[in-house]
Amino acid sequence: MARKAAGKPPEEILLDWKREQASLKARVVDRDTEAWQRDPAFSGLQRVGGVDVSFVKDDSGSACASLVVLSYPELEVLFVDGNGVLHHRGFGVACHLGVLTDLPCIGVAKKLLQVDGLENNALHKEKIQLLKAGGDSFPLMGGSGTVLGRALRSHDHSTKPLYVSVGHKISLEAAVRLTHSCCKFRIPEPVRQADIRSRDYIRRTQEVQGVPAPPSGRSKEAQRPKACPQGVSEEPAGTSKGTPTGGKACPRF
DNA sequence: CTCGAGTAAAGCGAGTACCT
DNA sequence: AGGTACTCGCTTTACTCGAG
Repeated sequence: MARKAAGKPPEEILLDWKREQASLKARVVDRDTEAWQRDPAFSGLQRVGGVDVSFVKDDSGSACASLVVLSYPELEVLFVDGNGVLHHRGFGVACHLGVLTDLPCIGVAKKLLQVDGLENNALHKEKIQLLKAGGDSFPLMGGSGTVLGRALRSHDHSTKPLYVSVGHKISLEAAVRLTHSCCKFRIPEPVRQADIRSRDYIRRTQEVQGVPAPPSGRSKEAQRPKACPQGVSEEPAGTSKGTPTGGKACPRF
């Protein structure tokens, strides 16, 4: 998780990142800014991006940031594997990328980040049980009384919800609707493709470098390409040395 | 200040379902 | 029927906090 910064001790790097987070946080926009976001069918939206960061084993200073751009059946928006305002400092990776790119950004997490009083307790599990069909969701109200995100059942056949939060320039309501509309499986297709491709890139890179690749029994190389958003335009950003939250040297868009 | 316990998140792999 | 891909739960790892 650490950036190989020029001779700086890790604590100082961490402080730098926190300062950067605090300054960028003021620039987060948590309302709809595009016309397509207010359209029930998202018409006008043409491209959906998915971002995922995979880390290289035995090399804490390197990571592979993967950006996948899918054409949307009818904006330009980024799905990020991680949280937006649902974060310890209210500024997760989705906010960070959104502010830096000035694109509408949605944070999609697979597990509940237990912040501001949010807990994966019995009550929470009970609410999950009440999500009967794909598209059903409930608000994630923090102890401070603010709604930090929504738990969304993304798929009829999935029992575990996704945790959707505002990253930048989109309302929570539109973020949840769009996330659901991009889910062929539990994970939104752009994020799923970014995850698959970043892992694959690291695996291939390690093979080239002579590092024995892990057993590829579960290789996701040739996964079903029949995702609802069509036309995958892969953009393997390659290994980049940067802040995990998309700092100055982060993914090249 | 150091060490250990507790907690949360990420990674891995088994089981299962679907497709050819 | 065999291969491929997805979900979910267990394990591992990292981090935080409190006690000595």
